[in-house]
Formats: sequence, C-alpha cells, structure tokens
Amino acid sequence: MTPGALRIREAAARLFYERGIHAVGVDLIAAEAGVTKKTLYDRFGSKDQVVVEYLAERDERWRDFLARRLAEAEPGPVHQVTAVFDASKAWMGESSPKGCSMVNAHAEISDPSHPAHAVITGQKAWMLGLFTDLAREITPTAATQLGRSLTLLHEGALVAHGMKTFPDPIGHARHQAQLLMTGARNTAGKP
Amino acid sequence: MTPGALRIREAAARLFYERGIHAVGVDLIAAEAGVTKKTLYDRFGSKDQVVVEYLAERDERWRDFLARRLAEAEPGPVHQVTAVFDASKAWMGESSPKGCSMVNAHAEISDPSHPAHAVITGQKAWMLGLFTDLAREITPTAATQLGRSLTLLHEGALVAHGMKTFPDPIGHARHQAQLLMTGARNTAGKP
DNA sequence: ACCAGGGTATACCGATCTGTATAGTCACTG
DNA sequence: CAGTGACTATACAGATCGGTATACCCTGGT
Repeated sequence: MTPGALRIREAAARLFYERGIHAVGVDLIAAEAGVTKKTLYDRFGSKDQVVVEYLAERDERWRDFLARRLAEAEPGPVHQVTAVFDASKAWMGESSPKGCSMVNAHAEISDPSHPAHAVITGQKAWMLGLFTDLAREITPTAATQLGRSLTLLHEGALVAHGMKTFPDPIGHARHQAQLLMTGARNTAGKP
Repeated sequence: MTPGALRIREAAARLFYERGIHAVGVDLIAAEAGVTKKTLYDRFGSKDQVVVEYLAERDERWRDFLARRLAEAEPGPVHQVTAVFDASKAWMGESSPKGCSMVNAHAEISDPSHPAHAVITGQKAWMLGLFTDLAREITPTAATQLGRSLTLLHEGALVAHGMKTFPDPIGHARHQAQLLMTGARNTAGKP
C-alpha cells in the first residue's frame, strides 16, 4: 500500500466515522488526504472499495488491540471476559465517541451483497464466537446462552456509549457481565 | 396534516428506513408518494423537517404500541418488563428487519444540534426511564443499576436483531431479563 | 359567485455527486 | 539513460442533490 493510499484510507476513516459514509464525497477525502482524485481511483477503483478497506482495517486494528489486551490480562475465562469490556472501554474512550463503526456503517449499507456487509457481520460473528468460547470454559452446558447474553450486553453498551444514554455504559456492562458469569459458574456446579 | 403530507411521511419513512436517510433524495420521496416536490416543500419546508417528522411519528407510534401492550399484559413489574421485550419482538418482527430506526438515524446525523437528535436521544432516555421505573418496584435500592442493565440488554437485542448476529436475540434478552429480575428480587429481600 | 387551499406539471437553479480523461512531474531502478 | 510507478493538476462528463419559480387545476365553504 503506497503512502498516498494510506493517507486516503486514514482520511476516509476519520471522515466516514465522524460524518457518515454517504455524507462524505470522494473529493473531500482526496483533499483531506492531500491527494488528487485520480490517485484515489488509481489505488481503490471506487468509493465502495474505500469503504470496504476502511472497515476491514478498523476490524483488523480492533482485533489486534483486543488480542494484545487479552494477552496482558490475567488468564481464566472470567478475567478474559472482563478484559474484553475493559478493552472496549479503552478503545471507545480514546477516539470513538459515536459508537461502533460497524453498527453505524450497517445503518447506511442496505444492500446485503455489498462487500462491506461481510466485514460488518463478520466482526459481529467473531465477537459472538469469542464470548461463546470463553463462556464454554465457565459453563460448558450453557455456553451458547452465556455467550449470547455477554454479546447482547456488550453490543448494548457500545450503542449506549455512542448515544450517551447514561454515564459509562461499558463499565456498567462489565460489572453486569461479572455477575452473570459468577451466577453461571455457581449454577453450573450444581447437579 | 393533509392527505398529501401523510403520503409523503409514509413514503419517506419506508425509504429512509430501508435505504438510509442520506441515500434517499426528495425527488424519490415525492415520486413514491405520488406528489410533486412543490407539495413536499409547501408542507415540510425542508428535507430535514421530513426527517424529524419521520422519526417523531415513529417514536409516537412505538410508545402507543408499547402502552397498549403493557396495558394488556399482566400487572406487576416483572411481567411488565417481559411485556416490553415481547412488544419489541412483535414490533421488530413485523416490519423492522434492519434494527432500531433511532440507532440507524443516529449513525447518519453527526450534528448534535440537528432537531432530529433530540427525538432520538429522547426516545432512548424515555426507555431508560421506563425500565428504571419498573426496576424500582422490584428493587428500590438498586433500581438504577437494574434499569440500566435492562436497557443494555434491550438495546443490544435490537442491534443483534438488525444484524442477524444470532437467531431471536430479543427472545433471548427477554429470558435473560427475567433471570436478572428474579435475581435482583432475591438479593433485595436479603439483609 | 368568489376565492383560498391543496394540489399538479414542468422547468429551472447552483452545487455536489461518482467517475474519467489528458498531460505532465518526480524519483527510483535496471 | 530509458523506463516505470506514484503522483499532481486540471478539466470534464452525466447524473443527482436540495430547493425555488411559474402557471394552472380543482374542490369546498361562505
């Protein structure tokens, strides 16, 4: 990826997230990247492709960020799950006041055959899988259920964070997740 | 509201929800409503105003729908909360496969001073208030906490429904909400 | 008989949209 | 030194954007 292409993707990421995908034109992206429109089309071919690479890079960055945080956190499924919420809070707090970019992009992309659609649903499926895998270590018999509950809490917290429904929703979700997990562990140990 | 204005609002509601606000032009709205653009601007004055009235009407319809369902449901805070999830499932199932229109609109409206912003955050604050009021009847000491947890579960379920993250997320959230409430009631009764 | 209100039909405005074309600059590399 | 890849600059195409203007039609109420 050439330096110009990198700057294009960075500018597009910032503008798409702050103003919305349809509200940002390619002329503005090129200007903000200090690049001509020809360069943009030489590197990406279409605006849709810029959108796809914006989302794909954001997804990759998030997974790397999360993996690092999980590696630093204490082992064990309960600590790992709370570490996911801690990572989300850090991620959203530093540069994502408008909520989850995947959720926001999904609102603007109606066509399910759009290549960006797979990136969006892919991340959500991956998060569900992550929570379910950790849940399996807590309660093998009810892993699916616990994984889904954690996913809902997490998703709701991201939206509530973006909408400022109440203060620190991710911290609240983290606490609620803890209660959920200790509850599941206790009932799982019973006959 | 004149018949033409009604048709405009109905057409705009369908198009905005299905394709996104920025992706739909006033020409298309007028054509789908069987109305000229002049009528649209005579009645609403601007596209922004059409957006506001679309969201305001949706908000009002949802509150009426929910009020009717709550009145029909069994009394008592636990039954009322589960009735909220049942109402959401019915509401989303019949004509809202793309998730919450307020969340989707929020993704497209960056300016917090946009009049639609108040409608969106207003509904979310109202839902939080509703859950918190019901939570207060279950556990007066932890009503805020329970109300917020129910809000997160509900919000997450709406998003997961729109993204098809897993089957029947609203039904799952309903079940999880029940566990949460019985748990809160038991711990609330303890010294 | 009148006239206001809700509407149609059509044309237009300037701006912006995605995308393309032409021509030229610069740095690196075989 | 020739060639290539990444880039700039500028202009343009065709469509669509939100919004306005002019002129006319029809119905209901007083």
